Amino acid sequence: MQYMAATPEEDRRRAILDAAVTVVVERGYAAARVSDIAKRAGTSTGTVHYYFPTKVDVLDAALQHASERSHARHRAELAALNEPSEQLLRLIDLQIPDADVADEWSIWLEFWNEARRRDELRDRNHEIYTRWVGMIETIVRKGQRQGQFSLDVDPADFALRFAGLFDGLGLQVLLQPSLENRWRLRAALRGVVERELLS
Amino acid sequence: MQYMAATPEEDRRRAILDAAVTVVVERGYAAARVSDIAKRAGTSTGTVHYYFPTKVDVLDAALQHASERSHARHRAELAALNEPSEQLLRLIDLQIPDADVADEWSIWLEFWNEARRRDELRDRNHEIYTRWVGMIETIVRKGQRQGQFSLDVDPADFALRFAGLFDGLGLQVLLQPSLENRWRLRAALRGVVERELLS
DNA sequence: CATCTATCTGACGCGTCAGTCAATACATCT
DNA sequence: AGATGTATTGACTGACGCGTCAGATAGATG
Repeated sequence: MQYMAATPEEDRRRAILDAAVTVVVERGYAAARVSDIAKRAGTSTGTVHYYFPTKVDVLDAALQHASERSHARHRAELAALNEPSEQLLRLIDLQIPDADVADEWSIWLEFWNEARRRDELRDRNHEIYTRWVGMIETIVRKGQRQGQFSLDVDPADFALRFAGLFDGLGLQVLLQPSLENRWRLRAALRGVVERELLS
Repeated sequence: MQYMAATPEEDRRRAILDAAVTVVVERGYAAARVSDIAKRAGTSTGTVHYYFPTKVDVLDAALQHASERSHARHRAELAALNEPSEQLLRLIDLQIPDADVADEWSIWLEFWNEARRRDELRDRNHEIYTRWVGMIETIVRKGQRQGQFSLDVDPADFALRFAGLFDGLGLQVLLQPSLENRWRLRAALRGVVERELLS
């Protein structure tokens, strides 16, 4: 079923990238094998190399693929809400590591780890992070214009701290995904919103 | 020079672990080679295997080694200060990713990434994180007892958020270690302390 | 039908690396 | 001196995995 086949070529590409994402989540970026990816995509190693010259090309494209998917999801979800405060609170629930979202966090972690040693990935990470922080900042600005949020906070500063807190605590939730930890993450983020924006 | 040799055996062990930490920082946990470690330690692969049965044993011991070193440094630095507020502010400057400390952050990142797939490391991480958060919590408690910190905040809650914010922003500073980013990290952490504790 | 092109396959070559082991050196005890 | 135990070495082996390539399949074109 899945997608209704754009071109067969595009489909194969996407299937390989989806498979690569899964493999990275399961085995990790460094331990991912081309044969694992091929098997998951229901094809052969030769085909993987037909679409991507080297393993690094597949994996980097997969990271990119995952980050686009994640961002698209955020945009779609936020577009369905009007109130900035609702958007911010929704963003929290949308990104708490749990089931599918935990896989996404795993990808981020692999990404960061790999980026530490590779300039291009560091640049990619910077773009993605800036976009993520910018999304939060935009919501805060809108809330302030609408008089819903306090004018005492600097939107850029708040967004940075909000994102940082999310990453730091989210990381620990990823590693210890207990109900209590997820609840604490949620409470901490909602607390910041209430204390600083909904004064 | 370095250490004045406890036993020669202990020295070799330590040399191998120090070398392993360096290699993990440079090449990453997954790409670390036994021969790299041996070369860095000025010995042979045979000797590395003489002290540690497998590569995983060396690497795990190295992570442990690095975390103990880090904790010891924190304790030593804090013991030299009396005021809880000074201790907290010192902790910030002590742990901003920069030079040696950036290496330490790299180790954490590798640790987290590896821990995602291995129970024992996840448990180790939990212990280390709990100890780190506990250290902050203790400082806050002391500050409250001495009437220096506000009584409005829950120490455990504050400590968790402080640590989370530190990790999340620190991670981005590790990847983009500009002066400005370091300054923002510092400002964000000091801001939280001032706003919530030194009301 | 013959030819051309795009897609796909899996066996193989070649490099890499963890862990083994026989040989060696050195110290300590008898 | 000989014997015993500890530390060290680096060549070697066996496994593994990326990327290549010769060949298969099938659809399109003339």
